[in-house]
Amino acid sequence: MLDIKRIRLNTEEVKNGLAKRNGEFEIDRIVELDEKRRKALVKVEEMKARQNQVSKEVPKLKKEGKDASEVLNEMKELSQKIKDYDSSVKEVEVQLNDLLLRLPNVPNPNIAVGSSDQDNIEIRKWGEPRKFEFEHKAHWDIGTNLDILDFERASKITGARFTLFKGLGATLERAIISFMLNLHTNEHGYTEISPPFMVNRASMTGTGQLPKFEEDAFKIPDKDFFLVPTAEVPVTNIHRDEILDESQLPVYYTAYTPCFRQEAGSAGRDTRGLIRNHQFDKVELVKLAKPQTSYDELEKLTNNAEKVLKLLNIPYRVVELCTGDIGFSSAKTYDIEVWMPSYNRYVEISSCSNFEDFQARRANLKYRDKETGKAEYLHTLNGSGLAVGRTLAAILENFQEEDGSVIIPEPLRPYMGGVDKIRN
RNA sequence: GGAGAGAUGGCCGAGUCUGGCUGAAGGCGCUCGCCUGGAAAGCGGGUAGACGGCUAAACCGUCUCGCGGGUUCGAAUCCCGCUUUCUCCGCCA
Repeated sequence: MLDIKRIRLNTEEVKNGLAKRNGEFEIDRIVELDEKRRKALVKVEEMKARQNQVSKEVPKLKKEGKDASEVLNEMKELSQKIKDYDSSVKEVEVQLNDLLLRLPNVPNPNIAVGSSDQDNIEIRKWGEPRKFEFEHKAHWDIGTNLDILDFERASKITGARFTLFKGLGATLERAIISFMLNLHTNEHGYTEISPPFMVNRASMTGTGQLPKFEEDAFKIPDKDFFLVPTAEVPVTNIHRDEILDESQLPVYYTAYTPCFRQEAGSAGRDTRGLIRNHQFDKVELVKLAKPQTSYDELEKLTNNAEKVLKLLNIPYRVVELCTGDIGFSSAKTYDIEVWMPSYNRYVEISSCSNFEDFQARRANLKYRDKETGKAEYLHTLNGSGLAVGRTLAAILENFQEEDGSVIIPEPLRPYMGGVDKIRN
């Protein structure tokens, strides 16, 4: 959520910033409502001040044995007036708040301006895509042939866009998760979290999934709970409504969770394999940092995620998303894209973002500044470290052999009882 | 799922029966000053957040005692609903 004062005082700056995104935003309407709210507020508060003042005098009158009935009658009227006025102020506030919650973050002014992923900028590349001397296969065929992935039975059990992992496929998935978590906790200084996989409305609103994107989430009937679309939601909300001590910063959390997404609007895209499922596993990296350091922390976080692919020896590149492609809450985002032979291109496997204070305002995440003694909004960051299903797909595709077997990257073998190859 | 007891500032804890002088006693912690060679003890001061008064400081006002609503001129205090914690019972991995 943007600071209403920022919108009020730097209206043009906000307008120009948001204009670089796709979509239309009702800034003028917000400014109008804000003004309406403040005008009304001054009036009610005057009335309330009068009410408080008189209320203090009532017991005095009574003590002196004087008749207070005249004053009380006057106050009765005032009290009713305040109630009426208050509810109209509240109405304006509700409207204003709803608009604010649906307004995206202002992109960092230094990122590339563009309208689609065509305008993203490649920042760096690592590794060389493998040249196959045989006809390579897509991961869904490799996995099905090895009997480690079963898409048909997953459809029977649940429906389309679900996957059954079997035998060494299930083991490989578990190995990837453990490998990533150990790397981030042991080498990169993150604290491991295992959060609830369902979250409430306040948490979803805190990170920006609600109110605008409710149709993307899976909702639990009658409960007002949502299946987590990403660990970002429960983990970023750990310190919601808290004021952290500056000495605790920066906070580094990593969490494995399954992620549940409706994939509304993506019908027909990536329908085969592990790339776009309703349920997928992900290891997430989350940071809470001081504003002054958040962009350094973004670089580090991205490097932490890249390290996974380096160790697994899978080619990837990092792109900076342009203003038209960054997510709703983000000010700046790097995508890490892994080389996927079946797509013959790089495919997103991690998205690392600095949200600045956008989520912090929604979730009321603050820290106390040591020098000023004041509570200030934190900056929040997160990134996948990495998406597990896509990592597994990349392993199958990049390390497949002509005979249909797949070589397991060295760092994963200890997690698989020493298995170095999956074969028929 | 049933029964009961709680939820007050950074923490502990009074106030709730008997509504007003309580944004909230007292203690702890933290912090600043005095004292000291230094420290402890002691003494004195400070110590929530949001919103608004065109910006900032000062100052002023409004709101906040789990959340929402109601009664009342006035609610931490009375009434209703919800959330949550603890204890006991039931059920269960």
